[in-house]
Amino acid sequence: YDWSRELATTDPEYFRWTQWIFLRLFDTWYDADFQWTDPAGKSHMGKGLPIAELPIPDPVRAAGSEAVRRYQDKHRLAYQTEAPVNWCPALGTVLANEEIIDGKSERGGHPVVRIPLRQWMLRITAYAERLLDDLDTVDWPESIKLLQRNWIGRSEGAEVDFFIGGSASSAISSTSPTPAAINDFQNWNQTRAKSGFPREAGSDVIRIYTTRPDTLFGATYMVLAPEHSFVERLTSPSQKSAVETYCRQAATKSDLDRTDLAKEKTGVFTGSFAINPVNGEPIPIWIADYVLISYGTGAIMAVPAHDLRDWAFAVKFGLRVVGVVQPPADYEPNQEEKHLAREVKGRTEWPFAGVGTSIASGSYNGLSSTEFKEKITNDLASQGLGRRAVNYRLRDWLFSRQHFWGEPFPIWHELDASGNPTGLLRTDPESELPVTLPEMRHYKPHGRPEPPLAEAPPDWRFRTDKDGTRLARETNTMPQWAGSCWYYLRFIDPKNHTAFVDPAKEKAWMPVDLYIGGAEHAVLHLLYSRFWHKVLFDRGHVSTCEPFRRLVNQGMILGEAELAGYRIADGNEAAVSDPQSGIPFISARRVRDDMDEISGKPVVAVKLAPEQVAKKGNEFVLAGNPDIIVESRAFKMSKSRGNVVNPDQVVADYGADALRLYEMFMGPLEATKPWSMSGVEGVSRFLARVWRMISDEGADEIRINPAIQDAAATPEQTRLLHKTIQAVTNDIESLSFNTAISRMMEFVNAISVQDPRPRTVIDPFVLLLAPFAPHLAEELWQLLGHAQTLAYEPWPAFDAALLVETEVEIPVQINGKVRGKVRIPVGADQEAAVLHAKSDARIAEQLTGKQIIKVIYVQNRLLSFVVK
RNA sequence: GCGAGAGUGGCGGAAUUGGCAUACGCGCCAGACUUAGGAUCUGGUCCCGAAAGGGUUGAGGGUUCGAGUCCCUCCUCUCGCACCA
Repeated sequence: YDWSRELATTDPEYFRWTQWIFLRLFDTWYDADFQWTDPAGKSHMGKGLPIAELPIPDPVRAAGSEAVRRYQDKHRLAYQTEAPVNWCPALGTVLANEEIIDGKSERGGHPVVRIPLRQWMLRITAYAERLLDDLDTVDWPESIKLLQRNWIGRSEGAEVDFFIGGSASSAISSTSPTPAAINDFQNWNQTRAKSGFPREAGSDVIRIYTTRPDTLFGATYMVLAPEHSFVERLTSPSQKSAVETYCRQAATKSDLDRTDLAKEKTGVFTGSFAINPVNGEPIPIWIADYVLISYGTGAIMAVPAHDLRDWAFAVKFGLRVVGVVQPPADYEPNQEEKHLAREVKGRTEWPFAGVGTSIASGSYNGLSSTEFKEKITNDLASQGLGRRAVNYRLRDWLFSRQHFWGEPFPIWHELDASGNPTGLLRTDPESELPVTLPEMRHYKPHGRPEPPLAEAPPDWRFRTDKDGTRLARETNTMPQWAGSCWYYLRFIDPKNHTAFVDPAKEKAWMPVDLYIGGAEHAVLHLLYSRFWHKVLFDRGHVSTCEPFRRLVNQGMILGEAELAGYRIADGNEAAVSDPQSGIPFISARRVRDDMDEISGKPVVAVKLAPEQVAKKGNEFVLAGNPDIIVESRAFKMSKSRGNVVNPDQVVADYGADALRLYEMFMGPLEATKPWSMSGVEGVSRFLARVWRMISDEGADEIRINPAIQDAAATPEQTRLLHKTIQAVTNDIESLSFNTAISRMMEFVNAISVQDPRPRTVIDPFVLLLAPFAPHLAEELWQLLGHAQTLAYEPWPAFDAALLVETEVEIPVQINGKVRGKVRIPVGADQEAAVLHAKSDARIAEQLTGKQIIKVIYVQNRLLSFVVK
């Protein structure tokens, strides 16, 4: 469903305010802790200072206004990045940035502007910590919170610098460093001890991130991601061609290939060495694509003895393994560790990734891993070699799309005299929003990497500002997330032309009390809207820190359950023919895991009729041949499977109330459930029964059933009504709509056969039905003679006093088995209950000649005898 | 591999949270009203058994007077993540 298209064509105001919010992101500085005050007056440490208040360091200020603007650009929440590679969805290929520039030819006679295809990013990582912490404050399913926590992926560890020498020429390039190199290292060490750990890693070190600083003594080599900026510098002449080949291969592999080949590690040696800061040992620097440029610093220290990936790599390339953590005495290697085991000199060795006691770690020997971590992190910090660090798996959010349908960015690129972009940006004044889409004949994706808007009419694309600067309009558009990120706010005040939402209305309605949505949005939509909401909150535009107080995931509706047998397309290899159909079926057992061929021959699913299938044990089999197992299950609705149910058709055939009621009746809200057309018929029959209960079916015109009378309700009717009100009320509260409906069915089954049917019982029932079948309920309400809509009627209340019964039937157990039931007065004590039970002939018989050892009595529930 | 959730009749599913397993609906069987029914109504429908009775919540074990529910082991399915240092 193309949400953006809908908005673009129906509500330009929505574009306007989405762009307005984008400008709030654009003007927000992200990068420093500062104190801020929430609307409630509470003070927090946080991020998100307006760009105008960004303190500019003196050297930057001295360099002039352009430098200040660049500095500000660098610290915005929304920024443009010149990604080294871009993935072009239309081409399905990876393109180097320069190719994209070249690909932008003089098409269509428009002026050629050499703007590289740059992508907009939103710095959601700046909010990682708050997005994580505030999960504790919302009432969401634990599973969704967990998904978000894993997605954000916070880990604690340390950053450590490994010395590589001050310049390319002095890089340490052998296992036994020259005296000059040793001297360099010692000087560096002393300088660091004085200067401390620098904020930015210099060119004389490789900075790594680790969660296990306690294994530093076991670091026997380092690995850089192929994209790491030091790769070229660190490559020795003899390794040059090998490294270049490897990096080119890594670059052309898509993410998918890289993870698909997960099992076998690949890599190449640079020819250079770094120095392990804790023991001064030179260790080789390798390049491997199992290290990702996007996580941490894009470089690792490898500890093969205590990291499974490093182990696999070291074993393959014959690198040194040094164990520095002693596992607990009773430790048994887990599956994966065992799987990686190898034989060394007749002994079996395996990696150990757990925590234990440190060995071979100098003065740290004997410490537990936890103590060690704490101590060495402090020690490294005091020596200026490392610092405590927190890392997130969450990455910045790629916020631009090369589609036509989407909100244009309210951004202009400044051009220099020859029409090239200077890299500086200008925003549209708020008063000139919205930036709308231009009229274009060809707006569909065209297979080239640049966005369709690159070929927009020149009057849309270009402009000369008042100060004479030539400007080119940004041609990317925003993704569909942009609108979905804040629609709940617009719903509060959809016609507002002066603000994205009226603050008073926002305060009155927010946060969203209950958000029902699919689990497929667990990490993307729900994280993105929380992020936007927090930015708006920090800027004082909304009053709550979190948008959705309570979240419930409704389950997916699958297609109608199907019975399917499988056959091999050509021939009947290993197949047993079904005597009924003559089809050479094979057992469904052999077709697991979406397998689509067996021994090179395609497998075809054959739909079966119910009478062709029989049940055998836990399995379904062919009626004609019980050896052939067939499948009985429901699948996701999909066009290709042809099992899509069109709700419009259901509404046309059974009505909107029946569709709605069936969806609520099929099962628990959160469960995945198969659709069933006969189930729709079932609830449709129920609605028809309700209609007949109240209307007079025999009459020609629609009129009230003569059984509906002003008579007084019997005590049974009253009790049933109040029990139903109670049950339905509670079930709605707990979102158990399926049981609420079954209670109403029971009510109708009982009342619809009675005559008279008192109005005092029927009226409240119609009100109970209203949320489930609003159209029918409204009709019935009118039929019952009410002039006003039922929408303003209060919800029926139940009277607890009326629910009390005088007698209750309880089961009587003897040695845990139900042997009979007795009716006793409500609230009877144990003595009375036992007396009642013993007067029951059947129970008395069971008890004769037995000795009662123990009596368990739960009031109004159960009586249980233990006898010998 | 890691993480989360779920296994109850022919099917979708109930079960006041440890107290009568299978409510309600579908399907099926029988009957009634009908020229007819894919309309409506009535009755039946977990399994074995003629009955009395016995058995049954994926499999096995445990706790308990009592387990669908709690604990342990295993099996199956669904969803999510997947070289995150």
